[in-house]
Amino acid sequence: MSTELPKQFEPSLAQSRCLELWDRLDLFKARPDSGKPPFSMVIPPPNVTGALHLGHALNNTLQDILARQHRARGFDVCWVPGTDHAGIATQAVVERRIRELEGKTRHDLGREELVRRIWEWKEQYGSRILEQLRGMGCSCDWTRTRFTLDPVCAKAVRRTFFNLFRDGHIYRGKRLVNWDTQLQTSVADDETFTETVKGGFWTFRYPLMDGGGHIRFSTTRPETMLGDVAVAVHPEDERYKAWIGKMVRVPLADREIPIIADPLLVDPQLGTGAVKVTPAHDRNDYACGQRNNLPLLNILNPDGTLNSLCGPYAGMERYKAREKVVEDMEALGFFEGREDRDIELAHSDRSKTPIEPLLSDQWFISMEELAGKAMDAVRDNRVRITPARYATTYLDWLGEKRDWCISRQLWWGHQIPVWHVRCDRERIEKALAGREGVFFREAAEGGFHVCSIEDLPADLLGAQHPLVRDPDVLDTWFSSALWPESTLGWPESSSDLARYYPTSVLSTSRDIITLWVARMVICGLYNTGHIPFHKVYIHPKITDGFGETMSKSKGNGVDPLDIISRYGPDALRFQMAQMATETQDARMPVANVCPACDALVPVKQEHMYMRTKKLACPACKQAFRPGGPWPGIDPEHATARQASDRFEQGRNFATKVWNATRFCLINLEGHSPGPVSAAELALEDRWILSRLAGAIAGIDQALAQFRFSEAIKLIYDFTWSDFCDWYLEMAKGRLKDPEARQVAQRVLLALLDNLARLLQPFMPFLAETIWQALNEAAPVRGLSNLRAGAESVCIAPWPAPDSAWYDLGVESIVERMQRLVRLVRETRNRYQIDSRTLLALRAKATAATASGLKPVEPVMRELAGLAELTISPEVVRPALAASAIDSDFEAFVLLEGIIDPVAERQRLLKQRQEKEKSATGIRAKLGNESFVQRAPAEVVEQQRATLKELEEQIEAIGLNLASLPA
RNA sequence: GGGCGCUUAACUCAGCGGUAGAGUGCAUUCUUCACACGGAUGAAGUCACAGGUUCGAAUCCUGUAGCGCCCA
Repeated sequence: MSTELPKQFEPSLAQSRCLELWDRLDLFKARPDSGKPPFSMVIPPPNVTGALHLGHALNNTLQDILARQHRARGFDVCWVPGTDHAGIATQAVVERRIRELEGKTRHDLGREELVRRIWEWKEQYGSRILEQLRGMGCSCDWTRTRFTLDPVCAKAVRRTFFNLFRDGHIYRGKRLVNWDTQLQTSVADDETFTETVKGGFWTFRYPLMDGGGHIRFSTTRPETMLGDVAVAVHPEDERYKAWIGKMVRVPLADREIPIIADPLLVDPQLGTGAVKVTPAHDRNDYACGQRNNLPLLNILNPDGTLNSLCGPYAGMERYKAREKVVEDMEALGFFEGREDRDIELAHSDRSKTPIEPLLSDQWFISMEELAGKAMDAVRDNRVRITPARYATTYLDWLGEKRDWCISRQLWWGHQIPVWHVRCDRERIEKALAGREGVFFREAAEGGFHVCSIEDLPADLLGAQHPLVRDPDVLDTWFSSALWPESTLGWPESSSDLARYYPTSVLSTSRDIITLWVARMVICGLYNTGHIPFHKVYIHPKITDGFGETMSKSKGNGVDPLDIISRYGPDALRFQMAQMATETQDARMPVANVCPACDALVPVKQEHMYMRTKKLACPACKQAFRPGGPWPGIDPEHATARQASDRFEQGRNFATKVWNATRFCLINLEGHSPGPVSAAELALEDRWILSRLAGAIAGIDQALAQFRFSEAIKLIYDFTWSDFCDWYLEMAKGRLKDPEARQVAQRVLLALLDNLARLLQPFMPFLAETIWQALNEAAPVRGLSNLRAGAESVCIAPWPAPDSAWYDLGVESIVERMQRLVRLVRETRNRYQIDSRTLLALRAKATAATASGLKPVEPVMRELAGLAELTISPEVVRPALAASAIDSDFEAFVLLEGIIDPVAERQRLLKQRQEKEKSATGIRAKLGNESFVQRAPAEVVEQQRATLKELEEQIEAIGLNLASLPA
């Protein structure tokens, strides 16, 4: 029976077929009652409105490799997928849409309606990214898919918040936040970007109250003058020493403020050496204010206009106010000048408008007690971070014990379960007495804060004392921080929680070690008393060819969806695994794909940030627009997609494996299943099994240590170099020999069976397609123990090498054979001898070496194209021959009639020179007394042996040189 | 300012105490029946620089330079 496969592996066909098969067989569901040991992971929840990017492709490929390998090893794998509601990101997307389509703001719609609209959006697009992950082959238990706003997650959020509030870990306080005046919310530091903008640097002066002159200072934000509470100078600055403690007048506010000394805020070398201090609107000034007990004057409304404190400027937009302030100061004679200056200004990622530092009331979690416990978990290795150096990042950050600001002025998210009420203590105590899940505490602004697990009715304390719920929502990271336990059912004590928590591994990127990993440990410990995961794996970050992070705004990114459609999901995964080394960054040069001819045109730095509007394709000369954040389409030039030729290796590898399978199936004519005994194995069979055993052991070890790159390399090298280049070539002869054919077929099938199972975690679509082909062509296969192939390779057992397969003796025999074959090939190539012309090889070797090689002599004749082959101690140097000498052989390829004595002489001289060089080095080493005395005896011995061999080889080369015709 | 990482063949990266490896690219060659997304062969590297430790350093330590990331 022979089954002919199509000539090329078709990734998209394989993808759809496999996904359908895996769905049908329902393979990825966790089986809590399977009796198998559990292996659990939670997916780092991607932004629900997002699309697949390379970071997802990398992280989820690696997790899937772990999941699939563990499943094959007999674990009950529970990999929980899900998405994050991504507070501001999602709200901003929907708000922008509504603004563009309907010209309305969120305030026009109202809270309830906006939230409804966002849910609508979520229902429409929320599954996109999970579908994309599924398309990559991720073997998640899709029935467990969670969303951070799901009722179960909400329950966990409520319970956690309540407990933290009750235990006194949550407090309300003031903080300088990054205020987005357009979206009217604070945004986290990581939601901002800095951009250089053209601005000004104004110099003004304030008059001293005692009439003793003026103090000069400069600023980039004149309007903040209205919130000034001091002018700071350096305590050592001779110019101002005498003025410290004096009062100056802020002309526009008609306020008196002191001159203070602050060595941290002021650099006397810069500008005038005096700095105005606005603690409510600048981070450095805020710190200065704290140090010097200065008051805080907030001058801004949430929409970026100036507030009622600013007198005539109240209601004015901040930049308008800036102009007016300068104007007025000039009119009063306090303006000294302005110069242009480039300013590094923080902008909101979401609205792209400049951030305004603003002081506001926020909810915080105190880290004092919680951080310490989370640090201990890593210090005592209950949580192991790989690579280990990232433990420092984690510990350093937690060590600062900076309180976590958890409130966001948004409508999309978990609303803070705190109600404010003004009444007396007696009333509230009476109203809440005996009520479960409610806790209250006095509020700083008067009245009480009531925290409750269940929503509270506004009239709980009577109509005169309405409960007003805090309008803010929780930081998205708050719900993410509960992800391991909330997805498994906490706070209910479910059997899932007992079985799968703590999870086995958490894989993520280093930039959220602090934002997410540390907070999961904190919350996991606080909620359950146990760590949330045993191991944390931090994967590298993929940058473009210049080491810059990929981003849409730069136009230097590779879209994984383009890669999948161009090279297939397996090629994407192959490359992701290969890039997962222990380094911090891995570079991937990016290219524009010419829309006209599909050629890859490398992205250069001058193409980024829309700096280049059109490019000519070097291949087809057509013009196109390079990829980037272009606002619209270009009517004249098509915009290029982006890709990288790095993915070719994976695609080529898939094709190679595919064709090896094809070869095997083409040669199945007459195959019948049956066991193969050790005695029946040919020497090359024993060799490939030994190599396979080595590869499997290496892969196991590599994966256990998260060395994905090493694992994929081992598979690649074994498959391509050992299996395809040598083993298949050696098997060809036997497949033509009726006597040997059956064993060869059976071994070949067993090898492919193993290979498919090895490939499964890395390139599952390829592996499954091969597996199905094998199932069809040879349903029962194996060596000593025959077995029917599992329905899917995903549930086939992970290869386990038989210890009897290891045979280093056989490996060294084949290695010698390979050297001899290469010598003949090299000679053939050097003399441009046609591959059909058979040659003669004579090799002088010990009797043992010669007899070891006897079984592979027929194979050697095939591989090297030999008519004559003699390996024996009796071989004598032929007159005209190319020669090579090493520790095992003195080998000659007969070249009567074709030899070029001049070229051959040159080659031998070069060879001898190299050997002389090595020998000289070793002689120097051995001549060094301290080496002989201090180096380990076996090293010295080995060097002596090497030297002896080299000397013999040098002598032999000399003889060969002498034998060449002049 | 503090921390982390990187600097090895033209490019992207492995190696991480016993004198260098892969993929791509390059050169020569081969469309003979698994595969040209292929086979065969070859050329190509004072392992950033300077010190130190060691019998021995690409590999460990210190410093310098350049690049990148994170935190303030």
